[in-house]
Amino acid sequence: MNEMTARNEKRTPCESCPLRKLDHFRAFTGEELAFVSQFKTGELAVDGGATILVEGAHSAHLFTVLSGWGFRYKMLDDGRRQILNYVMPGDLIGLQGSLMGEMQHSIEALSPVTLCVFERGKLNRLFENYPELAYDLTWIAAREERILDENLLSIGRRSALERAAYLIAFLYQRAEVLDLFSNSRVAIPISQQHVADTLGLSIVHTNKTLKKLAERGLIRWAEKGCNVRDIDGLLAVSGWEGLREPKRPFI
Amino acid sequence: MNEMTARNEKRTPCESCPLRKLDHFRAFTGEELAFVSQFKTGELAVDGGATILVEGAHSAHLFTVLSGWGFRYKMLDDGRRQILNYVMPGDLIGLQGSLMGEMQHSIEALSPVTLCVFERGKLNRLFENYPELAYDLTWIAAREERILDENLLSIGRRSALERAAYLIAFLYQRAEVLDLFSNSRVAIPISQQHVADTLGLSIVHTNKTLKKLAERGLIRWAEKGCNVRDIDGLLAVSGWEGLREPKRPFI
DNA sequence: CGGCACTTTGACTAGAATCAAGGTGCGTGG
DNA sequence: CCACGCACCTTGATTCTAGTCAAAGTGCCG
Repeated sequence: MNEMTARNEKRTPCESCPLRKLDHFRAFTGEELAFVSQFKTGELAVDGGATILVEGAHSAHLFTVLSGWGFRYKMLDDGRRQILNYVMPGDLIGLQGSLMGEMQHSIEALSPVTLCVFERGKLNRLFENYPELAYDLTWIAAREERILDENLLSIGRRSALERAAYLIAFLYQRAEVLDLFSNSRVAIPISQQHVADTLGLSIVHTNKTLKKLAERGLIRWAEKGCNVRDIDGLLAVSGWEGLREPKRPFI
Repeated sequence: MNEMTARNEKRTPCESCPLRKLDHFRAFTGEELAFVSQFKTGELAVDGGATILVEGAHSAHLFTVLSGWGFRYKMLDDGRRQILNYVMPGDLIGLQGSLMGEMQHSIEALSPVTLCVFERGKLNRLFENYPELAYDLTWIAAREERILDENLLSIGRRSALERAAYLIAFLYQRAEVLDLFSNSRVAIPISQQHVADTLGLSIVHTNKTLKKLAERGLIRWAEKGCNVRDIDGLLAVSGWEGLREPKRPFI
């Protein structure tokens, strides 16, 4: 578990943020953009495998993922790990910690990740002067809640096969709307251990379950990652209706 | 599943809200109180077993629980049900639906419940004019997220016995700070079916698991509910450190 | 070439689901 | 007042899903 690497000062100006171009995200007014731009205090680049935020810490920062994949997790004392959700470009991380003091989960990078850094202390100003952004923040928290609801349903009530299909379909659809698969066929950068720790299964059983999905031609496990061959098939197996997300805000 | 009962017009004025007296909640300024008071458009009383909000609905309302217990859940097409969280006095419900349109979970009353009714349309005014309350709303959403994180950890990684102990300790502690057990020894008003649907277990296995907790003298199942005999014992079995919540806001 | 991280497979075990009954307490209507 | 239905809890037997153990295969890097 390597540490964060250098703070990268050649920052991407918010005005030309590549994420803003995706029509998956809601547009900002000029004023809001100006605020966000000065709310952002820097950029951070971390390696794959690095810990971005750690349980128990009182971080002075709040981040938005600019590029790369990561995951949020909690651990029990004896080492059992539960992955709670994944983070992708446009996702805000550390809000829980910023509002309530202590982080109660950790976040780790799955691939090299670039983060926009925000000062927690400036959050008040956001609430005071930018009601639209405050609304967005609440919206973002409610979205996370929704995702967790669905995950809970999945782990609590779906069978191993359904769960696995759900997870992969979920990750695929989230990445899809971010255009993460457009240039070159990119795989979902997770190991079977990650899948196991997300689904609440052992790694052996996870392997056998994924094999079934592969045999049905729905996925292919290759070069340390998962390729989706048939998203509709995955959705059918999982019994999930898919992500139905409107344009969303991001900070 | 009976429907909502009459709208009760003899409303509890926010100024003399009994919940506000609990020192578990953060105090309001007079101005905030005045806003909340006019944000509240009525009161609603529902019977135990009634559905308060239903998945798929576009509710024009937002509620705060004034008294009683309920739970949030999702169902799969074939009837499998997962309980996501419980609601108790002071909890805000329907925020997800208010912000994002459609409800993606249902809420059902466990006991007779009284609700303060708020108009979703007035939410904008809250964000525009009461940054402190907007902050509180985000805080509340982040709190729910935390609870879901812990639940996910529990269902994904804890054993049946640990899970059951965790759930009961969790409900007990939440109710405790609300003074719900002060007068007369009140039980947690859930059936074993609810426990099963929360833990992701079958009802038979849940019964056997709860029996073990009872044999150890940690709980007693009686008159359609659960009595906690030894909260520290439950916490020890679950491996959970307990609720560590600062004073929280409520709307 | 050896080590390491990750995947794969088979054999065995354990934990949880399912099946099947029966028990308890309560409210309702004959 | 009793009988019946109903909702909920309890228990034992059986089945099956998922966990554990053990070992070996693959690809990559130093």
